[in-house]
Amino acid sequence: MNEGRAGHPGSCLAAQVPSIVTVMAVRSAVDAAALLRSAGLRATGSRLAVLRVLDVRHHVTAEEVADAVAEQGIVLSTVYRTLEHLERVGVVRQVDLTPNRRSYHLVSTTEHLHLRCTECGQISEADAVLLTGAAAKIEQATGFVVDTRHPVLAGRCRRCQS
Amino acid sequence: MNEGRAGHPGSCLAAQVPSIVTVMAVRSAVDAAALLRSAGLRATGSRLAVLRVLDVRHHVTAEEVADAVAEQGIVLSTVYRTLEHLERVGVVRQVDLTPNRRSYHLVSTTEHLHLRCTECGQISEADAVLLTGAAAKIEQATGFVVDTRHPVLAGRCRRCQS
DNA sequence: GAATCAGATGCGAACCATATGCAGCTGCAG
DNA sequence: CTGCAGCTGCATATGGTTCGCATCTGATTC
Repeated sequence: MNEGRAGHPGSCLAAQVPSIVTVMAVRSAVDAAALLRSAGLRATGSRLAVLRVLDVRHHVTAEEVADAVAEQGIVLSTVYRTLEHLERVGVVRQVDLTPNRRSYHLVSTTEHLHLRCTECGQISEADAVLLTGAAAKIEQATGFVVDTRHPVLAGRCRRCQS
Repeated sequence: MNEGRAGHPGSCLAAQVPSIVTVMAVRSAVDAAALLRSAGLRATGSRLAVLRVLDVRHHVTAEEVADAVAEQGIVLSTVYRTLEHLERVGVVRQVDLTPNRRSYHLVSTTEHLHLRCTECGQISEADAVLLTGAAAKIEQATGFVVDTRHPVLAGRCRRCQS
């Protein structure tokens, strides 16, 4: 559950330096509030807190978000509902990093592959362009358009090859 | 949950014509029993029944297996334990086709990609070689060895492009 | 073929992640 | 400032998966 990464591109809400992000960027608390309102959602404290957590960490489970915002009196079920709302309006996306536990991330973070090691469970990341060639081949062969924004591939990390 | 596929390669336990499968093939009830014993497991009726279901269908959830073997008095928790055992000895593998519900398949079935449409939920399949190029690139770039045997990619199927 | 016992099974209940009903609270439009 | 649709906390339900335990059974031994 520790991704061993120090500072990733796309983080901005908590960072001082705003990063280049796509549409629907979450640049600051003010922008986050505006983003929520423009999506037809109220800019409540809970939602801003959840967005801040999502912005600081690449991918988190609902429980991890809840832990991070617990001191503000925000409860797990609210986190679930908030994530659900954010997902519906296209701000947040689910990733199935581990079986039986969903993770969430901002769609505005830079696209990248998630590489899940089936040995140690560690999630590492890689540039999404590594998959674009295969995605093109798959589309040509089957008509299926692979979502290359945040895919998850299983395998073995460098450390776990025995 | 209907894959709209009529007869897939690798099916053999229930089919009359044995197919070309990899090591650990499940060719017949006799072979299945031998396979189980060689893996240090008892060849019980439940296990043979579960193996037969896995052999006939490409990928199934525990509940689907349980439904299929219910008439033989085999119960859901036994199915779970059986799948767990089969997975431990390397006969069966999990795939996360849908969030919150695991699917299982025989490792001996021919390798293929699972393409999950996020729109309609349908799982289609494609040749695994479509991913080998990308897997090589990923390994070169990161040292991570992608398991290309039964990966799952999300996206949109041909029908759901709007 | 009968005895033996570790391993397998059925049954029920526990468990964990997620969803939901409801009453009270709050952002924000007017 | 006020009203109220939309949020939230709390408690409880749900759905998939796991576990404890008593019983049963496959396969080994005699």
